[in-house]
Amino acid sequence: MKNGAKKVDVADTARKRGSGVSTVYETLRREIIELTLVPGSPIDEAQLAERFALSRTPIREALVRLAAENLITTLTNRATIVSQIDFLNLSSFFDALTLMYRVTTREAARHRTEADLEVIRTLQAAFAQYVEARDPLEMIATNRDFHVAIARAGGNKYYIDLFTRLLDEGRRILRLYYSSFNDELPRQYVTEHDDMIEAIEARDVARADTIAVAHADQIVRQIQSYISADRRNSIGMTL
Amino acid sequence: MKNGAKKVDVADTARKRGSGVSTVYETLRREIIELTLVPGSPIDEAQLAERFALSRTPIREALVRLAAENLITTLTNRATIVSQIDFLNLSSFFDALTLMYRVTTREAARHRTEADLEVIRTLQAAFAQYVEARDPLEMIATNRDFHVAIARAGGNKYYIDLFTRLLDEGRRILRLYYSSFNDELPRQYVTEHDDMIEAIEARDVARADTIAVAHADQIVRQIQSYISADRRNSIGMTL
DNA sequence: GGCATTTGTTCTGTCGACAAAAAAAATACG
DNA sequence: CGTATTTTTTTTGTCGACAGAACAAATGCC
Repeated sequence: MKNGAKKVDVADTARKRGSGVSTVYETLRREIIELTLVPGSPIDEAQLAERFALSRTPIREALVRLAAENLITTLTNRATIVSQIDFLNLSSFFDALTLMYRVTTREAARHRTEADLEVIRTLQAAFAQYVEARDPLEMIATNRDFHVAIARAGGNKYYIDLFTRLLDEGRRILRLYYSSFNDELPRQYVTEHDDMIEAIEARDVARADTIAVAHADQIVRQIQSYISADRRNSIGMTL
Repeated sequence: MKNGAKKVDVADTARKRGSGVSTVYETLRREIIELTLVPGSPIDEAQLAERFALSRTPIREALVRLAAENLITTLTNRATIVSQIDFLNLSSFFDALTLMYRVTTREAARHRTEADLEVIRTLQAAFAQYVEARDPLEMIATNRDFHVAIARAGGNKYYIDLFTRLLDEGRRILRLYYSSFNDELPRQYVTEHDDMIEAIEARDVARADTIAVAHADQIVRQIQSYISADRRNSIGMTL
């Protein structure tokens, strides 16, 4: 039993019929995004079946769903592993992320209701709080929720879907470097978020767009600086 | 046996282990997109199992995949049906489609190789041929392949993925009206495609963008005119 | 000792069967 | 006759088991 504690999640809790797959799906999804499950680590169906006190069939359905989202990779007739973070094609990721920041913020400025603003403000408050508390993990998670809420206010399901995926993929990347967060940069994010809310409230599409671009650039640059710093370290070891 | 012929697809053809789900997935996917399976029609697992000479388990996995793509809708513990075409939120669809037309054409103008151009030109030739032959079904399919090829030349997997979905959803909508195609409009598409290829070849991003916008507008307007014409008819019956 | 072949183990893909749930049909009641 | 309730049938979600594939180990050969 090398893979840590034999924790049983919701074992004897008599689950309702059909809730099994969703539970497994959501649990694994969270664990993958939060890097509890490390990229590249193998996924053992039998082990999961035991952990969730289910047969392999519902486990398998959950895995198929995760594979459709590209969170896991299944080598046919071979192992299935947690998908690697694709550092080689990061520029595609940054391009798409920036584009989605822009269009969702713009659409939100167009279509936001008072109820939307309420939700967005609440999440921004939570975000500011986690920044203040120096809790990078919760900060990253809430930042994601904040932008998803903006996308929801825009009301375009295609954007919501793609943006959610991109932000979750971003969470995986940021988790790798969460310890690197210093105190100043997150504060800047808080102010940028405030500006963003202001523009959305004022229905100022052009300004919303400008802020979104700046915000995206900021984040992209930060991730890139983390990565290059990281690379420097690993190269240093071979000398 | 009300549901037509009891056709067995690849019955006794001894399939390789693991190819079953893909076969079912791809077959159903095509049938949904080409409206062989009408939106709203129920999907019977047992019937599919018989048709593909498989057990229900692999059928089920294929259905989960289709559900992840939003091609079918599964009411838990109840029937699963072919997803309805969402006519209420068409503007979201048009927005996203237009945006993807633009960014994929732009990216293609930036990153295209000679090999990419080769593929694109071949598909455009096929498209022109089907237009000439007045074959609207093949025309719609090839038009989709043409734009996917452009997206591939751009090389951004997020755009490729979203755009492919949008184009396939568009195919479902266009199929509803394929009989309405008159002779002139498709020819215009051919010329617009030619212009698009020219801009991509010349790496002229700005021009590629302009053409993409025009092309998208053209298509959106055509679909809208089909729909409003259709609506007029149905309203007319109640008088 | 190194490499190819065979054997054994583990894990994936598929199967048939069963139980819970819902839908449909049949019955009872007003 | 129409509506409410019970019974039957159909269908879905889950299970345990088995067979084929890939991987690992062991053996044989040079």
